[in-house]
Amino acid sequence: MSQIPLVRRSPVPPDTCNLAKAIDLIGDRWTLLILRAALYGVRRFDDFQSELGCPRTVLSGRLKKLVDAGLLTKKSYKAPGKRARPEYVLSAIGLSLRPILIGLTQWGDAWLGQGEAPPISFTRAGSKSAIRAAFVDVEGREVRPDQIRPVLRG
Amino acid sequence: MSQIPLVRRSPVPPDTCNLAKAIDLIGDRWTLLILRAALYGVRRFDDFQSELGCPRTVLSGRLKKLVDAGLLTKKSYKAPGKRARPEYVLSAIGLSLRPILIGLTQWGDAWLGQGEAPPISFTRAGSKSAIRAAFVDVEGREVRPDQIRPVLRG
DNA sequence: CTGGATAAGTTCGGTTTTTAAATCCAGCCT
DNA sequence: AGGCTGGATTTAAAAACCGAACTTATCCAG
Repeated sequence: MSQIPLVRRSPVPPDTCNLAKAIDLIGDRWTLLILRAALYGVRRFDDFQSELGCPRTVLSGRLKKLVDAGLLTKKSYKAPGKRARPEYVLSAIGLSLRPILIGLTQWGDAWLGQGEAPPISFTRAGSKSAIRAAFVDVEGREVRPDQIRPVLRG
Repeated sequence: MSQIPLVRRSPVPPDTCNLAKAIDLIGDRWTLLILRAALYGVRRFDDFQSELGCPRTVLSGRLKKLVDAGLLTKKSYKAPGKRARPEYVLSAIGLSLRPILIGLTQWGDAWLGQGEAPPISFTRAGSKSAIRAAFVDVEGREVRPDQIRPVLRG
């Protein structure tokens, strides 16, 4: 139960913090659900739409925003006998959100799952035991939460 | 450039997925910023308000939601010579979001920081080298992103 | 060549949320 | 008592959201 000491203000004001920028960009319901679907392999407008059940107008705007920000790349696919259509593929930037969304999935499994077995879990390739989100040092060794220290200014 | 294979639907529909539940709960701009501040040690209504600059009515509603969900605990503090007031302290559930928010901070540093040095970073206590969010197996050893495999049904 | 099917968006109203500002409220202080 | 202060609620305007219908462009069948 390591308490965080009381402060009146966070050490980094929200407008210079990159977390705040990230929240601005992807911190809304639909955008996160779009990224979730994209990480599972969804790429097409109508597939996103029927997966999310959101208004097409909202989807259209969000996809545009994600493409502008470079998380998604708009390419073109052509099913044989069909006309070419755009598809939205994750870029390296978007792909690098995967650990975060998996971490959030596991957080949800742990606290929001009402005791049910999680519908999806994650393992290392070729292994059966589950992996989890955590911190590691430069050598890839785990750092426990109470060992973490923030350092200001670079 | 490991491509994710195309699918028309994600393997776990959003309404049974705990990620979707998590997004429902904390996936909006203000809630995430509240949690950010709370993780830095902010606890009081007016401190949250002046930190975020959000409408008090929204803050009030969001705090209530987070308390109901068990991420925050409403306690009471009393400065000497002042009346008792509530403070909003992170519970174990809320605290366990820390890796995710730090991960998102670092994602923002990497992609949204425009080449500037990050204003805040994190180290292991007593060390100077940075830590980062990652995945570990049961033994606490890092699992690289391309080694991660989803497994359905528990 | 014409008509139908299909996927990707856009347009258009009406409804719900946000926002910002003013107001209320309770308790400790002098 | 009366002011002060930290929270919370009310209100009206602005913004975002929603669903359904509509547009556009291409391919295919007849």
